[in-house]
Amino acid sequence: MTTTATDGPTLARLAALLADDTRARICLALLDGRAWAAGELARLAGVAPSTVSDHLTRLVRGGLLVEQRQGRHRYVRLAGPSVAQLIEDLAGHAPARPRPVRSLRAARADAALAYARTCYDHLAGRLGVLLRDTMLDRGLLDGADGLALTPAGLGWLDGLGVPVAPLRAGRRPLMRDCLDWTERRPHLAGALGAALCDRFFEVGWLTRGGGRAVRLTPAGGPALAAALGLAPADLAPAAAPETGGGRA
Amino acid sequence: MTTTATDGPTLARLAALLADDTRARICLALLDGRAWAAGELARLAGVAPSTVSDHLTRLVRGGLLVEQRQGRHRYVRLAGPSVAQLIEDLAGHAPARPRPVRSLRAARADAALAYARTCYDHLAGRLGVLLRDTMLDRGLLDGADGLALTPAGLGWLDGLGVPVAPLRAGRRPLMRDCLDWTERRPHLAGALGAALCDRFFEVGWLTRGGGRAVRLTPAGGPALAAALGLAPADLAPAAAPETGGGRA
DNA sequence: GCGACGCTTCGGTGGGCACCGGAACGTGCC
DNA sequence: GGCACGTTCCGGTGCCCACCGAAGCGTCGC
Repeated sequence: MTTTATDGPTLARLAALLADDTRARICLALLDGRAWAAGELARLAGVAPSTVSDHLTRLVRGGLLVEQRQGRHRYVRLAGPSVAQLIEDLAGHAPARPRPVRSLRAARADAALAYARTCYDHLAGRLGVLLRDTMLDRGLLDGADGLALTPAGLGWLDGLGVPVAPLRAGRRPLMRDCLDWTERRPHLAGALGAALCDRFFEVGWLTRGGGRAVRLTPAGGPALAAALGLAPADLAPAAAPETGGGRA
Repeated sequence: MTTTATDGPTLARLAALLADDTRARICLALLDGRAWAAGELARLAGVAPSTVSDHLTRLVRGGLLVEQRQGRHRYVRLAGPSVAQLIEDLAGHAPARPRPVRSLRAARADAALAYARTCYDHLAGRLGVLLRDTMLDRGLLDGADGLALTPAGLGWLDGLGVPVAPLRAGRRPLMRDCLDWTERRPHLAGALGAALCDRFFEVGWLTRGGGRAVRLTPAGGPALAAALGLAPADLAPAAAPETGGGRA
């Protein structure tokens, strides 16, 4: 007979994978859900390629990452949504530190990230929280006893071109609250959260900024506002100075 | 490019708290939701009291534990349900490696733990998973779109002496799926999960075994089975796996 | 083919930290 | 008051591991 009770050393070994500055930086970068090459991660983390190579091997062996060799590149990504959730949960428990502003450029990047970003495969940041809140307000979701989809919500999703039936098929929960580590309030995760985010990109309402940051497109802002029954101004990035040309 | 809001070092420092064998053992022990004295934890972990004292200071300062001084004792417990959830989630991601059976005594303890235990403040193990499954089967819960309480469920809880209204008041979610690390399937957590567990102890259906383990009392077995509309045998601890379990 | 590039392997080095024992401090008990 | 006990502070020791540079290997581009 065998048992699977998790003992101290086992737990410690797993936690140790995230207990290093460089590995933590790598995992946070991978939260965008995309595959990164080893060299990119080395540059991002500011360490030698050989160091990153070692880290990636450990993270893959530990089950947090999966790799995909392609020619002379080694691409890695998070092993799945549950790993992303785990890292987000950890980040949510980290002490909320006062933010030292290092530069205007850094402040802009932080503001963009706080406004909207992907959290592995769904939408996070102020926009992500607003989406969940509004869906609750409009009666598309019912939050009285856990998250439940209302008939109105079903129709709303259908109108957006997001069929729900296939989402129920998989093992993944349809909806899940994911604690947003900038807002400290939940946004919508799970299969539906991912599908909605996908769809917004597909119809061109959202576009990727640098890294995990996400922006509403000129057409997407009013369209999303209309879909949610909000004024376009309600979706405005709060105090974000939108400089003219910056469409890089 | 700049680092994100929760940066690498911050995440790493938090993870490092759990990345030590002794601290991990301590946290797993505290998953029973009770307060432990420093000396007890030292004996449990097999290290000197001075070592544990150091660890506790770090865990408390890191926000994972809270302490309560009482005379010459220093009691610590997990800082809250979210910390318990975090540790359980981590344990759920640990590689499921079969552990060799060390002794008959250890095997018995493992079996008891796998059958029923507390997961911080709610019920876990085979019994916890069975409880959630049966509540779904009997239509007490609706799991189609997230976990939702049905009218039938409301009445059932009322009959058990578990009033739901007060549970809705708090900030804590009423229901939440918590991945069981022995069953690898969800059991019922959240305010309701805790209240049910409390009630089962209160009416004497459950009693604490050693540590986190929990046992059905002679009266509790039939009573719980009846409440769930099951045969008493369905709750038997040594449920023989029908197929597929059989890797010796 | 050749060179550039991305990645890996391998010693070596340095820093961080888990651990201990012993002394000191406070508390509870007699 | 005196003693036992639980805990804490402190210095010291040893281990683990993140990091690097250099060399080696496979891949891509010309």
